[in-house]
Amino acid sequence: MAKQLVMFISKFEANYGSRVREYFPGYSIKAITEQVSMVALAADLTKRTGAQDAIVCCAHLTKLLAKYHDKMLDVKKISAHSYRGSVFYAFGVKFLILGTTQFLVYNKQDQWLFRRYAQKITNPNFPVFPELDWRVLNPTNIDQFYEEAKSALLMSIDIETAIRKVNPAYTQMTEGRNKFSGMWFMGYPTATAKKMVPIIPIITMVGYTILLRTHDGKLVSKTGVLYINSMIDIVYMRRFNALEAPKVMQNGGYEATYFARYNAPARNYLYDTYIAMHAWLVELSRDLAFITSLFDGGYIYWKQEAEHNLAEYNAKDCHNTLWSMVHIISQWPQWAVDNYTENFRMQFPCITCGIEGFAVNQTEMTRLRVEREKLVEKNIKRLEKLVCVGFNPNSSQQVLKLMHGLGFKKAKSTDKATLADFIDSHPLYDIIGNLIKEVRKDRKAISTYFTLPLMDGRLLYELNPGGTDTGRLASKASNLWCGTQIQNQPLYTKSMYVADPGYVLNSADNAQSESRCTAYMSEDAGLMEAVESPLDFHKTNSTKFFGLKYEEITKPIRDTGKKVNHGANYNMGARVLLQTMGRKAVVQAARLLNLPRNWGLIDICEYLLQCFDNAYPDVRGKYYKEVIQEVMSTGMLKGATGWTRRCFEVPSKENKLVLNSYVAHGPQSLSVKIINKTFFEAWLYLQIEKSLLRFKAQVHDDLIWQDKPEHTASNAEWISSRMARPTTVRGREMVIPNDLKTGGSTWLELKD
DNA sequence: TGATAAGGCGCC
DNA sequence: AAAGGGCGCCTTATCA
Repeated sequence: MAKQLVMFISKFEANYGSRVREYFPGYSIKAITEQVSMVALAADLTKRTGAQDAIVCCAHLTKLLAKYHDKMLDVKKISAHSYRGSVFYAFGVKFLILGTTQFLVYNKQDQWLFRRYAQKITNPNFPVFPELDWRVLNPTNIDQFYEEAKSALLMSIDIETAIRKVNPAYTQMTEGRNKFSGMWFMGYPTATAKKMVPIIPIITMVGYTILLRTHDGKLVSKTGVLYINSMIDIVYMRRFNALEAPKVMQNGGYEATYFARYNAPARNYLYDTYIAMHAWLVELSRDLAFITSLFDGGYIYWKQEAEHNLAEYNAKDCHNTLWSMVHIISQWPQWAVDNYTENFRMQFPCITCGIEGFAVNQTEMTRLRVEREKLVEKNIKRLEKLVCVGFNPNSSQQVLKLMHGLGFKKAKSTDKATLADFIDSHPLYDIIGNLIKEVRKDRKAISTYFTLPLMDGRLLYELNPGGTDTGRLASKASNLWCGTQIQNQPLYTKSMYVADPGYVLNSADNAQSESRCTAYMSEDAGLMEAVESPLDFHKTNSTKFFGLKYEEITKPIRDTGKKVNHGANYNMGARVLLQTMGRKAVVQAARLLNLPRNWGLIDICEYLLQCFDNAYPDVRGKYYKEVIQEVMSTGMLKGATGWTRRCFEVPSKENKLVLNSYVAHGPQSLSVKIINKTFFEAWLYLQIEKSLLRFKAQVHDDLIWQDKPEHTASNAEWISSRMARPTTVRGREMVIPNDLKTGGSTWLELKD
């Protein structure tokens, strides 16, 4: 006899019920579409059908169950979505939250999730995490907990942090210096604060879960939470962190940043749930609650609890980090292990780069800011005269109204491309449009790059090896509430980033890194020839695109070739190419290439893209087909270094954006995997073992470091030669040469 | 007032 | 109908 199951689903989604049934083969499912007012009623309805299990696809009952489970909950504040995968027991019924069903039709991630979550009912062996066993650590129990932790098989760590305002008395300068410099800094006390005040980031609490084996071989865990209020607490934190047991954290880069400040490094940090899920299911979300929902058959969403009981919340984080890692290790496939092995180690150079940061010449920073502020002031005055007092060029809404008001009706947005079109359309537009452009650029410079909270005169940041789908590093502001991301610094800021006293700055930049990868991955003969040519890459492209001799390639033609190459690489359509090139450039290109006078702008752009396809037919032809084929048949994309991406989407000509992201993946991923190999090796040998240099950052195809002048030549040779090691791509040896720049006193000096 | 979405834009 | 890849940060506008 079929097992009974009840499905609570809103009447609006009732049609999708059949989709849900597919995930429960062998079950007889009765759908209930009426809104029940109480959990007890839902349980009663379930039991009346003879079922003991219910699946919940509607937000209404989800919220009732959440409230039933946690009476403190403010139902208005929660989203039912975050409870997906939760299992509630109430009145003798097991309720599994599955969530909304309407996207099941085409959303592969939802399909995968439903399959996974359904097993919490269909598979009696679905693992359930042990019950949380936790205590606040205090003088009566901490030493015993420490003794037990000594024999832990695995130990998770999680910290809670806070920003505290600093008494200004402690920020006074004596003899030109403040003795607490580097502990506090001028920053924003809340995420939305407008004014900088002296603040200090601190650890308020650290939690540990230890994994132990009992006499009869069972795995059990215990969790201890330590409030950090005194120096004694810090000493205990140092001792726990220094224990032999392998550590696991959820994105431990965060913890590591704080531990560095407390001189409390976590020893044997070998496991990371965040980096592990990045290695395995990179396209899925990676927050701890979501990860836990995948592995714990008894999971209940807990992230709303932080405000009620921070210590218990912290304990749950630790507990779930530990047990998630245990189950990841028992379930992930070999290729994910290989990914992890290749990528987890990048955490360490990333951490040292971010906590050391970049020294900033603050006199230069101020000079650059004041320069821009004057420009803004001048241009705003002119704009107010031309438009109206109070006109704000940073308001897209105001600018759009202005464009429409001046008769430029076709504007749909006010971005760069539209603004360029606007400027080209009328002499008056030209004046106003350029003023808008200028003010935006200057304000961007001021707000994003010249008004930065610095830590003791340094820009701090994070580099995150688990932050992107392709394996590139992601970058953002420091976890210490200062700095900003380091990978999008414009050229005009680079004069304010300087080497530390006694050091010089250096960089090694992989030349045409992604284009080389595209050439070798697609095996396009023409593109391989172009990237290997000793001549200028974009001029060479232009000869192939436009059938001209190398000597005939003028700068405007080279620029056209560059843009066409760029556009085709990302599989642009003619319309978008027109937008990015701008009308003027397209008209000019048509004239330079003697294209028929009667062609429209789109015709010209289509022709230009066709030039790329004629020159390099295997890129958008053969290679794209192969990518589609690989994803459709294996659900994965495997790169030349072995890095493998699990793909959930379906690429096709009809699904252009998905196709674009998958065809862009290969070269972007391979390029960064190649440079990261050298980044790690150089960091380990030259920085950690030999103390001969200090890395500043990796910017996708660029490594930046500082060293003492007497070590520059040998370090540069060490790094440059290894960056240029061959990689086998589809049976061919690919070498990416690099440009070395050495001996700079500022970052700007490393640029041409 | 604080949170969020959308628009815009910096880099490779 | 048409769709440029990968990121993070800042501003404006809006809403509760």
